[in-house]
Amino acid sequence: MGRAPCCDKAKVKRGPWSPEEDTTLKSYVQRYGTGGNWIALPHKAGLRRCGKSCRLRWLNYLRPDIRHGGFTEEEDNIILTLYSTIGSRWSVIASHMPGRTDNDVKNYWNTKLKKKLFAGKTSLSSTRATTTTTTNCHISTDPSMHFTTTTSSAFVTEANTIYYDPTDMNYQQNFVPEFPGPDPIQFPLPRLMEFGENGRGPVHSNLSSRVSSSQELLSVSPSLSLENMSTYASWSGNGGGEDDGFFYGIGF
DNA sequence: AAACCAAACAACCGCCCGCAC
DNA sequence: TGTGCGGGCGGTTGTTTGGTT
Repeated sequence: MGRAPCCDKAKVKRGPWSPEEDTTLKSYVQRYGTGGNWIALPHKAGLRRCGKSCRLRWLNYLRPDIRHGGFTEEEDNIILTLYSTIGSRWSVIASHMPGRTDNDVKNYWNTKLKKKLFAGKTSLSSTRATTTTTTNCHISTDPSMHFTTTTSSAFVTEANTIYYDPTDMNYQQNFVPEFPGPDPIQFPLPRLMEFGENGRGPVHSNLSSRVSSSQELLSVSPSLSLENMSTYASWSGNGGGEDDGFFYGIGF
């Protein structure tokens, strides 16, 4: 079935935004706000653009507090840490970095950070998706398992199982996992899809800039540092192994 | 100087979800 | 309760830019 498109593609302008359009949109939003209706906004503002396009342009480029480029090492670490815990939820990751947009973070990851991560890799494990293997320690986002301690949302049970709230930055600050052993940290990519039969499946090397993150199987080490992330672990599972939440196994 | 290639960035596509009716 | 609409999001593609040959 599918749903009707949000706008008539034949009647709206597409492609790069002109400075005039930027000015129009920016001045309109700053003067009148979005009115909670992006679909109607371009018409009111006198723009021949799709409402979604206007929203994207404003959020990713025209907002006054936007920062572009120049990611700091601290931001690198934030991205890496969050990516390793919650996956490609760019909006969540971006929300932890003022002035950054999900699109920016996503692009930065796809073009730079990912390569940085893989640079110097010695044992990139890039295989077809497999189910998660048993480990001694689990990190779960399953809300039913959620606990909060006084210092962090992460905790360790008697069975060496860590549960945490991925949205809790205290976790990020207070729980700095250091795993002495070589056992892999494993976390399935959310909504990881089956692939490989269409000729566009994962390859073992030569990650091109167009390799989809959803197709890629990543190896990272438990220590979550940039240098060490590249050593162990892999995306695994099909996104539905444990439940809809993510399932992270960290070996002690 | 031109051609080619890869990286970086901007923008679009389509799906999902929440909400109003 | 069902349906449609709009917002939000992640994935993908198109375009531009810079470097190399």
